[in-house]
Order: sequence, then structure tokens, then C-alpha cells
Amino acid sequence: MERSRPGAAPTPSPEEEVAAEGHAHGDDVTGQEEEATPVVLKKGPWTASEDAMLMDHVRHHGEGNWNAVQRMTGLLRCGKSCRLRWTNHLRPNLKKGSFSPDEELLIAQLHAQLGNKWARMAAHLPGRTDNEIKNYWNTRTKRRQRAGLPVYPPEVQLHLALSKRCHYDDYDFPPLASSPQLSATTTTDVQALGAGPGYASSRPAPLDLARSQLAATTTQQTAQFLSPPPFSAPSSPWAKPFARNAQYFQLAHSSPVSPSTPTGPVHPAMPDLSLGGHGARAAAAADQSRLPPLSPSPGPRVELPSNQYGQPAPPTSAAAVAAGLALPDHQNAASLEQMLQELHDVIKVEPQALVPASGGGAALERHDCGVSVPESRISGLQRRGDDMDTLFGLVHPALGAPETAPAAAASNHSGSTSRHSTADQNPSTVGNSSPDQDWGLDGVCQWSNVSRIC
DNA sequence: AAACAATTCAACCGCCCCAGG
DNA sequence: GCCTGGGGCGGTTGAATTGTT
Repeated sequence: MERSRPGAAPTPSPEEEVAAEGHAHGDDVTGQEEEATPVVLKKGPWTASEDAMLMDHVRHHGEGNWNAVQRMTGLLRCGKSCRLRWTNHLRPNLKKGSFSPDEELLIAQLHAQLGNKWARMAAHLPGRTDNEIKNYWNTRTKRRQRAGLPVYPPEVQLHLALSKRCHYDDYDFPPLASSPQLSATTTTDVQALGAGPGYASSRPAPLDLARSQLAATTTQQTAQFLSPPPFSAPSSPWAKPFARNAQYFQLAHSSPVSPSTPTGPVHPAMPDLSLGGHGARAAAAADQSRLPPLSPSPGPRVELPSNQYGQPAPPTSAAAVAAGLALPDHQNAASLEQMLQELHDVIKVEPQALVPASGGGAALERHDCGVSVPESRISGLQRRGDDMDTLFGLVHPALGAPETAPAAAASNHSGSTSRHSTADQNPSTVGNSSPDQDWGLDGVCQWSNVSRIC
């Protein structure tokens, strides 16, 4: 979405100029009297000539020492402004244009994990700047919140929920290697990223999950998740199994971080849900890398969409959701929260360590310790019906069972494959998408397929 | 066509951290 | 230990653009 700014080279008005100490050389603004008067630094949009001066300076002197730029080149910009201009616009290898679906998914995953750490997020997105990511995220978040939609994709939110429920809190997250994975669109590419150096556990770290989820996420799903927010109720066939819990998901997935939320615990109101501090790294490092405490329970809504003003305040606990948000389908009184709990209780192991039992046995088993889930319990879960479709479908990518995704799921929604890219590349289509295409909830395995798996 | 609203994004601001004196 | 300057980061602003009525 690069947009030219016609007014990119305005003459700064007096109020756009600030007095600065130091001396400029060789600029028409400077004169002999500059010896006595402070240099007036310019503000506002950069001109092409200013860009050229800055680039020339960096070419000859390298990056850094930004305050010297003004002194050495006479560029009437403060060091900070020079640095910002360079890092955000002039430095080489900057990616311009829209974020790719993979990038957008990764941003969501990184944000779920890091919060508003734009610079850290940018480190995982080569060619992208923190400012760009911040703008993207804030815009997207604001839009989704206004629409009353989840800010995070279900797989991210659910993963966070499961991570918490499984006390999945003692990781030292390996750093994401910068670059190649971001363009990786195949499972192989993403899997090749593997666990980072120093990561010894058999359990995948969240960012590894992010990778695996990225790999497991089909192009369709990614495109759907990343698409602009819809503004009406789900209606398409694929969304119907999920529609019952749509309201829950709206709440549960609402971003715990408003665009203007100060950096910090993502769910400050959920102390019992904060992740433990068992990591070996210093608290600061942990703060930077550990999954923020994010509850599957619907927390206080940060920002009500305008169309919900006047509606009852959302429940602030899972129980309230279960009790107060009577879903239309009473056959499915249990909220997804409860189902999550049940699934967790049944499994009792890190879901990431679960794989379908080899040989199609009647259980899920944990590959690294042999724990298995009895068929009887699976059957009990199965009675949950098609909401479990969704639940398990969301879980299964984390289970590492890509082969369980039924081909039918993909074929059911083949029509939405390129929605995102289309919308992305054609701004005029933004907002025209069907809401039910959002979040990529199709492509999940059917509950019957769990039976097949198990 | 005009007015208004919404969105985008470059740039600024203030705060913080860190290194060096 | 204190001070200062450089640099980085996250939040915010506001002009330009786009969309809607």
C-alpha cells in the first residue's frame, strides 16, 4: 500500500521548524549569521534532496552517529529524524507493499506472543519496519475490534489457551532466525526452520508452533484469516458448524491488547492465568520472549464496536459466558471454553506432544511418553458434536497431524482461496468479503475424522 | 458533485536504556 | 555514582487519500 504523498516536499512552515544547536554547512538555509543563531531544523515530510543527502552520508559514513548527519551534511534534520527516515524508508532491502499472507499470520502470532514489541516483531520480518508493523497491526486491530471480531486467528488464540492450560510455560524461546522462513509457503520450508539453537525440549516452543501452524495452515486458511474483517454474521456453509460459538469466539478472541494499550501483560486482569516464571533466562528476557498471559476466557473487552454500544457488557469470565451467553443452539450449551477444558482434562498432556496413535489405533498417544487417551474418552468427547469439529480441528495442527485434514475440508472452500491476496492487492475490495470467510476456520478436520484417526 | 467519514501511514514525541567520561 | 549524549522503542498525531452518503 505504498502511497505517494503529493505533498511530500512542502516548504516547512515556521512552526514546523525547530531551533537546534549545532551548525549546518552548505545549505541554502544556512548563512553567515548561523554562527550566532541556532540552526532551524526542519520537520515534516522529507524531500527527495534530503533523502539524497542522507543516503549519501550513510554511503560514506555508515549508519549510526545520526546526530552527526546534520553537522556533517548540513541536512536540517535532527538525528532521530535521520535515523527514522533511514530505517523506515531509505535503507536497502526494505520490502515495500502489502504484507504477504505469511507475514500477516506471523505478525499475529508474534503479537500474541510478544505484545506490542514492534521492533522485536520486525526482527522476524526482514525488510519490514517496526513502524510498518505497528501501523498494520493497529489498523487491523482497530478494524476488527470495531467489527466485534477476534483479533487473533483461532489457531493462535487456541494455542495460547492450550499453552496456558497445559502449564506450557517453561520455555526458553529460541530466536526466530530472520529471513527465509518468512517467504516459506510450504510445509517443508517452515518445518525446516525447526527448533532454534539451544532448544532442547521435545516440546515445540511457541514460535515453533507458530511455524508449524504456519506450515499447517493452508493457503486458504491463511488467506481467510488474513482477510479484512467482515461486518455481518457468518452465513456460509463452512462457517455453520462454528457459528454457534461465534459469539463466544468474538469475545474469547478479542484482542487483549488495544492498539493503544501500553506494553505489558496482555491480560492484566487474569492473574491466575499468567504464565509461570520458570524460564532460565532473566526476567527481562522472559518478558520479551515468553508467551504473554492470554486467557481463553473472554476478558473485558477493550473496545466495543460501535454497533454494540448499549448492549450488555460482555461477561468477564468463562462461567459468565457459559451462563449468560445462551447460545442459540441449546443442544450445545457447553461453551468452547468448557470443551477446551474437557479436552485438556482428557488429554492431560501437552497437546503439542500428541500425535495420532500410530497405525490408526483407538487412542491419541503422546509420542514421547506413551500416554494415551482411551477410546472411551474420545467417544465421550465425540458426543459434543460438531463444535468439537471446530475445537479439535483447531487443536490438531498443534498436534502435528497434518494428514488428518480431510481433503473434503479443503474442497469445501476452494472458492475462497485467493480472497486475501485479491483484497490485499486491490484495496477496493477490502471490506467486501463475506464475514464467514474470516479467520480460516474451514479446513479443520471433521470430528468424524477424529474417529477415523483414532 | 460535494460533504463527510474512515483509513492509511510518515513522522514526531517522549521515555527509556546504555555506554563513556 | 552522576551526568550526558546517542540511539532505540512504542505511542500518538495529522495530512493525504479513499470510501460512503
